[in-house]
Amino acid sequence: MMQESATETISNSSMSQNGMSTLSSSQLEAGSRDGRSSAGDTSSEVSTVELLHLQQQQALQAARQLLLQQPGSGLKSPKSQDKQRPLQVPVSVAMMSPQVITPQQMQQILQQQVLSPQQLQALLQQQQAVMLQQQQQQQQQQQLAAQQLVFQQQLLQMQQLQQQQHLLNMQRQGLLSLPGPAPGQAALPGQTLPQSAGLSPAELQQLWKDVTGGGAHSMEDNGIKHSNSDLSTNNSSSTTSSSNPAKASPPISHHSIANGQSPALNHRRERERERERDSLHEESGGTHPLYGHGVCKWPGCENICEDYGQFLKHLNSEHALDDRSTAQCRVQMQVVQQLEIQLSKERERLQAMMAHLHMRPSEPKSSPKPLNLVSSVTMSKNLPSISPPNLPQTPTTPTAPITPMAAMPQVPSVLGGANVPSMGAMRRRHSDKYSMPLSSEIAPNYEFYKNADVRPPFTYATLIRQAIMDSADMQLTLNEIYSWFTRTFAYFRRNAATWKNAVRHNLSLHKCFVRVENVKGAVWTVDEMEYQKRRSQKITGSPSLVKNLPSSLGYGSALNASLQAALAETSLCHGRLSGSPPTLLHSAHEGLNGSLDHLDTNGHGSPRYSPPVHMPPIHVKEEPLNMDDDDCPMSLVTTANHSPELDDDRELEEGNLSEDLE
DNA sequence: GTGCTCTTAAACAACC
DNA sequence: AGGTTGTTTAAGAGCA
Repeated sequence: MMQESATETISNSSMSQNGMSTLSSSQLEAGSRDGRSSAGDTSSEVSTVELLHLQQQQALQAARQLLLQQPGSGLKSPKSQDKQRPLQVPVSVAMMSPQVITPQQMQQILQQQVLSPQQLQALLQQQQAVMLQQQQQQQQQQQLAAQQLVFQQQLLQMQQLQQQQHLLNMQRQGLLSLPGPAPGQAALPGQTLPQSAGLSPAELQQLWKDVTGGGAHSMEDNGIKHSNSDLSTNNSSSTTSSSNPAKASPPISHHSIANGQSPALNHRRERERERERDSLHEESGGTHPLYGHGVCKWPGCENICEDYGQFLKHLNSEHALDDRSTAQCRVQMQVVQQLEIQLSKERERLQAMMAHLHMRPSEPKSSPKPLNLVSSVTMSKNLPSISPPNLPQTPTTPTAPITPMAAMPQVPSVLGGANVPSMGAMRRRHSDKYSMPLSSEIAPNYEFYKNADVRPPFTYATLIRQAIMDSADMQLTLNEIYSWFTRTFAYFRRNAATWKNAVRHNLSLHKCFVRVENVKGAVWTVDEMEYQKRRSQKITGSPSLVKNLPSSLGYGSALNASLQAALAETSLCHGRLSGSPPTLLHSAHEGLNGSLDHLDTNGHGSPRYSPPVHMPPIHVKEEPLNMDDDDCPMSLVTTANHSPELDDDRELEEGNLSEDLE
């Protein structure tokens, strides 16, 4: 009989500890790999074809629209532009995001550069195609798995880049009085994109080189410099006029793009910067974002400039405000835009992943994120993979039975291993080993432990002591201890026979727990001296810990590390933690104080821990007295409302609620 | 390999 | 009688 159970325990334990963890981690990796590869393959191929069709259709529509609105009228006159502009801007362009050059600006630029209507149409079609592409991409992305996001974004980025490149080429060709491409052709560049979904920096650079390539000469040769100068003047004047929001068409929004300022402005500011730099003996060119390591960092340029002055000359001569620079800025803008989109999406994905790993995706509540992931080690039989019959009623996971350890046994690297005080086998002696006060340890994770069916990384003794310490009068009946367990930890709402037996066993076993006859009956108290003695024995038994704990301040150092870990975790985690960094700090600080109190007073001081005041206010609801019944898990409402802060409340309002519970 | 700690399981007794 | 409380023993696992 015992043998059987023992072996079962072993097998389950090893299963949960090793097998599951390795399995899950490998699965995670494999899954991510698979997802990536499949995403890169399928999404790029499918979306490209669809996009091409869409782009062509939309481009045709835009062309018709334009032709209808202004049949064959030249756009060379700026005045007529202004009049026509609202009409010339189809929805497609108007849909462009604010980060993109406004249609008016675009048109003005292009028209000043003597673009033909066909070219303008092509340009608009390009823009429209880009927008549709974005929309299409976004829709697809929503449907695809999250792991495809990166590749789609990269694909989109590449497509846009190439479209811009194509657009530039068209522009250049248009300057060479070549007709604009047929609308259908506008989308063609995208066809070649899926091949290069990688978009490495080198590729980007190459793209830039392509964009900035041979067209420069032709442009200059075709007298674009005139328009440059015009644009420059316009631009500088528009700098002042840009303050006027009513002005519909500042020549271009270059001032706000990339590092982009108008050359005139650039020049002026750079001179100022140069003066500052000279005075500060700074390394030449160290501060200009476009100049570094003696090289012009204009995208695709890499012109070697020996000093800053040369760089300025180069900047003003080669990267003046011409159509090329404009287009480059536009491309850069879109690159940035896409990167921002991608960043936001990746961030969302990260948060979703974090949320999933912490609380499981089925967690509907926006309860504060847990800090710690706890993996059960020895609680073999209680592993939630064996879903108990009453589990669906547990408040933790209404939809999905809780399988935290099975699903995600160890995710330390994801969340920053430093913060994980409770991983795997660490669970057992964590709190004792590091003398981390339980309150400060649990406090940030109250919601987590309360709702997640995760075994807390504390020994029974530690938990019992904490339960007693949390009580108003530092003493609890056995039933009250039970209640504290079930109240504080979702994990202990199941398999009551097992852990209750363990609680009783620990109460009897450890000398630090003293049974006191009371009017109410027998209550349990903590002999803090014994507790510390026992703990110090354990600490002295560990050389590393002794080394780290030369004095009672060692507790502080240990706590400090833990605090740092917690803070690091907080910074790693989303901002939805119950304890924001300050509160977490506060909590840990309190824990530190509490720990030191313990040491200084040797248990005779005020061993009660400070309540975690940082917890979100949760209304306490009365709990059934027999809540510790095996078949009576806490109801969802009860548990959701019933927070461990009850103990805090008890401190604030002495015993007004605790007695209701027990 | 050993000792320690912790967990789990179980038997048993006393009490309500 | 049945459940709770409390004690004790035993065995396995993890860790140093």
